[in-house]
Amino acid sequence: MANQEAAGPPSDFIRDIVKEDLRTGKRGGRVCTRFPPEPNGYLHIGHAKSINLNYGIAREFGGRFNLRFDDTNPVKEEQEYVDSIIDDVRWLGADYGGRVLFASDYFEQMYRWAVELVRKGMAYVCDLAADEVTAYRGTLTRPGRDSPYRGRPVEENLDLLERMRRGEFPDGSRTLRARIDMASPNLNMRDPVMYRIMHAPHHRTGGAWCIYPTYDWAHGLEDSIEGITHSICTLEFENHRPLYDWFLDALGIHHPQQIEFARLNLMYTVLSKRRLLELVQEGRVRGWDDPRMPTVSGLRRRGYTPEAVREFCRRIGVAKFDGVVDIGLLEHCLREDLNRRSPRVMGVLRPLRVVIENYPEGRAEEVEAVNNPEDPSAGVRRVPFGRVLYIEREDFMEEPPKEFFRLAPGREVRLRYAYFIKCIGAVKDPRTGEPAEIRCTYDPATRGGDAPDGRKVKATLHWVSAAHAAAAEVRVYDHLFTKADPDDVEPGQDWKSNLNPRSEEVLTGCPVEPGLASAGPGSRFQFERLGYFCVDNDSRPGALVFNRTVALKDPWAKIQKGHRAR
RNA sequence: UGGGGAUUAGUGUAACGGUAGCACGACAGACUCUGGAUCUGUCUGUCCUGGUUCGAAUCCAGGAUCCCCAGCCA
Repeated sequence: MANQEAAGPPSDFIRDIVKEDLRTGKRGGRVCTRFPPEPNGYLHIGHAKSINLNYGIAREFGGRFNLRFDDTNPVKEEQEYVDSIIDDVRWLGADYGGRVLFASDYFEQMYRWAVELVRKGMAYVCDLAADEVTAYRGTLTRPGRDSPYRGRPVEENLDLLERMRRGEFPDGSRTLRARIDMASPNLNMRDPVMYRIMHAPHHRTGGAWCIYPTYDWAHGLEDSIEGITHSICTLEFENHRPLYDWFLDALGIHHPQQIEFARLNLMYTVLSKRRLLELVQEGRVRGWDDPRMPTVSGLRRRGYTPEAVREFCRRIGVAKFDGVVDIGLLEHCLREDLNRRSPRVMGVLRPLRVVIENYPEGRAEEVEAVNNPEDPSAGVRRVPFGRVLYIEREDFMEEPPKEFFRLAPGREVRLRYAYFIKCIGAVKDPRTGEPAEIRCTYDPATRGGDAPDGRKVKATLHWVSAAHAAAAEVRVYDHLFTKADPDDVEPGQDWKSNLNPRSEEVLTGCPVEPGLASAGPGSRFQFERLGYFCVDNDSRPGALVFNRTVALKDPWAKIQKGHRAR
């Protein structure tokens, strides 16, 4: 079976490059990668792909992996995000050697290099306002024009840059720009801004700076300082690579190789920090860690395991094709992992009362249940049984179609680990006409779940003894969006119109077996025949709350869907 | 109408001039005290048109489609 050990080391075009570099000694035989998040939001599963790639490469080739915050824009960044990102990286299992690095720690060095470029005539202070810079830049099809300040003498540039740093000028009044080529077909090369004036406190450097480096200027320097060998980023930075190279070459410092790969896209959700922030800010979800969110913290709260996420990242591979991964693959990896590790229990989401008429009033007993059929070492437990039980509402049908082989009038089924019961009648709710209670008889000879006479039943139902049940709130989740592509909208609508109004359904008073009463937040279970559930952070003793992590595969649901389609 | 990238089953990803494979999925069956799991089988593919070659997903030419770029965001 495809487990991580047997699968062998992953292979992709980036690892091919690394292998080749190692073979030729191109980068000194070293491998050093990094994950460089900006602390302006929570990590999502797309970041998990990047972390796995970067950390995986470092680990496989005996290299080093850095966690570095790209904190060059103080107005968007917060300590809360730094903390959450560290938690998430750790949870994902990426070993960053305990070094948490920050671009802001390199600000002084970056400034010295900027002065060096000015001295070389490769950068200048420009007094153009933001909109003027835009106008001078030209368009995709027309070249730009040189800034009137482009020819400023070196001494004047040096003086102005120094004064920019000292805080003599207001926000936006000047920038430091690289002198490259205003006619370049690559807009990034048209004298890009290196420093902008922002009188804003930084979450780490406080008020020490009022000029901050832009991404293009800073990123390669950060990589260079850390001795990164392979600077792996997403496709949208492909156009920036010439600039990345230009700065490093201009300075003549260690020059990592930038390699771009396709970011992850997933069906039925959005993976953009901007959009996720919007959902959080507008209260569309319970927060960044809402179990419906594709954030790492959301997945964690939902009950995902880091192993499942890692296996998913391994299976989707790494390439340059900008595609969309079927969320079913993520769910498959989840089930695969949860199946082998989750203890089984019984819980009923939508209870239907069952009275066993020939079971002695007031009697109670315990039946023995297997904790995990996939793992004999998990042992067994005892589950209380009684005269009055709850079964799942959908496990009974008054007039069943042929394919339905659960409980129905006159039909016999097995209660898991307990007895065969036969339905002898249903009491209807006079108001709704729906069955309110089922009357059954049981066969005492079938205790444990097998009939001595060898007769078979077609179904086994889960159940909970009414007298012993603990009550729980259960939150059942569905995809965040109703469409695989949330951007597939009617004219005039936006992606949020595809938000799934039923992405969360809260069920209360769900009977679960009593052993669950003491389960703490984060513990995971399989509710037999239903799915995998975990105890939510909101759970309290006496007020249990479960999240449905993912449902079990459900052929019956598929059959029903087929019926409805017809 | 500039530049940069991409295109292999429904989805993702291999094949590096030599039998188009894997995974998810779908479908069918076996098994089953979870309609779960497990097992077996089946299904669908090289963007198009030419060319080179004994042989092309792979090399060449032309075309199509999609993505990215005009932040003092990253």
